[in-house]
Amino acid sequence: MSDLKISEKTVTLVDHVESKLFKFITSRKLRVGDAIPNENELAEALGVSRSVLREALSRLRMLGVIESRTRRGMVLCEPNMFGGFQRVINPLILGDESLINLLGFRIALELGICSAIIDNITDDDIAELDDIVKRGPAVDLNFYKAESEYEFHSKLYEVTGNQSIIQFQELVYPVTQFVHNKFRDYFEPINRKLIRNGQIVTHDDILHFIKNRDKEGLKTAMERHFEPYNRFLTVKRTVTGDRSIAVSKKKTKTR
Amino acid sequence: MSDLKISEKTVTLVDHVESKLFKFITSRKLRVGDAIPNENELAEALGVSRSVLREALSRLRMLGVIESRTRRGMVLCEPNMFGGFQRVINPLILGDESLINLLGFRIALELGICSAIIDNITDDDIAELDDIVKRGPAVDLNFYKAESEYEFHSKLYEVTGNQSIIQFQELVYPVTQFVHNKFRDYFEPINRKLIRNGQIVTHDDILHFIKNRDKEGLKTAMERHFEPYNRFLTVKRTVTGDRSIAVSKKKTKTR
DNA sequence: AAATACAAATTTGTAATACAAATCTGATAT
DNA sequence: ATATCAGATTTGTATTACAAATTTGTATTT
Repeated sequence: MSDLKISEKTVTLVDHVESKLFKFITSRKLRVGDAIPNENELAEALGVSRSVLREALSRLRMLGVIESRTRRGMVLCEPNMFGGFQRVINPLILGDESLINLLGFRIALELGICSAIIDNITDDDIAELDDIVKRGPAVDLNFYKAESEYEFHSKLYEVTGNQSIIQFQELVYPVTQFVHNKFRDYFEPINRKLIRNGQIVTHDDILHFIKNRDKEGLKTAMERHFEPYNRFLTVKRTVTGDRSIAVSKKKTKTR
Repeated sequence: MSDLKISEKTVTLVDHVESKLFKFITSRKLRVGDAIPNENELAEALGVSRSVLREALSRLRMLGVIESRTRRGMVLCEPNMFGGFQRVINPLILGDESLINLLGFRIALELGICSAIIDNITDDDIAELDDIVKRGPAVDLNFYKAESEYEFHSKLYEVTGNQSIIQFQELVYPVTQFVHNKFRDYFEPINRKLIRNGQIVTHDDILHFIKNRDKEGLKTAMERHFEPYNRFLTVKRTVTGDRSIAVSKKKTKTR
């Protein structure tokens, strides 16, 4: 026998039942609104007690896959795809590494919507952005007032018209603020340096390119706007020597 | 009284307890590995039966927020942020609108990592990409063999070194394939037209820009590579007239 | 015959009890 | 001091019971 006994993750009956319920739903091609057999039937069919079945059902209910009303029984629903995500995106639950990855995720996503922004934006949208920029000028070192910062970026996401992107941004945005505050000491010198060199790109600059419908300009401006974060991410990687990065860095980076 | 009685979503005790458990964890600033009071204590403290408590705990267990081993009790864990997401990202569970939004999400993300790819890519990575491209040439109409297609894009994500991005891609990728198959009738004419006009951008083209470390070139190439999908997304929006889009289109789009 | 009122049955939500399995603790014996 | 064994603790599972809500069916009345 092995002498290591790490993380004896016992797979419980509830885990199995949960999985079987998902299979039940998908294999029968049930559609939203379809009824699901009542608890006693299900428990009997799966050969488990009602307690175990209900623990599994409770999970599906949390995800929004099913809903139940007394007497009417249970029905299949279309879940919000970020329902579970929402519950764990919390700096007090996630570790620093995950949070930093999320920050990188958000930045990539925001760079990626630049093109769609130019394609979709209306004059009304631009007027709104103008308003937001005027109401919340840069306070210090590329740090905007929190509300203005949020409004500006949120508005950009809104312009894509993609509900999944919008919702994701809403959930992840607070993480940006958290990382910013927690690692303030990293950001400040980076920002000072960028300011000295006149390399800071403000919301005003970004808006300028949007007004001109200048796709390439917007992409570049956005990338520069996130420069402090990117530098931070690079610093963090080399400093903490985190494993996931180390793996991909193992390979020779020449040239 | 109102005559509509839509979706009388009853908030159950389990819902409350779930929420209280999250609050318990965050308010006490518990860290990964910290013990959690045993079930009887918790049930008593929250004033509910052990059954209700366990239904709530079952949800946290599913998300990976807690783990429990017999006798040792329960401990706090760092959840995989996409644990819940993973369970519902399934074309048989999600509706078409959500799937199409997800496709748009993935494309935006992939456009957004272009810059990071050039910054991080090593010669070894390029050799691997070269291999993938050689092994799986375009079969027909910009449709690669499924495995090659997956390998190529996966490799690009891998280069970012961002675990959250990598995992997200792995979960969402199948959706691309699904949408592609389901709406094949939309894609084919679009592809034919692009091919006629010589506007198709292949993996080979993309790799070319990567080899030259040409950031701007890569971005443009990638955008063109996704052109069929973008046209599809535009068509879908105007055809289905989906509400979420309609809202953002309500505003006058002049110029 | 129709409409109203009332009773019964069904289904989920909650509680309580019981016991098995696993494993940590401590005591006892050598 | 070490080894062994019994007991206690904690989660996993099953069972029973009942409350609440709502649909369905029945009966009564006009």
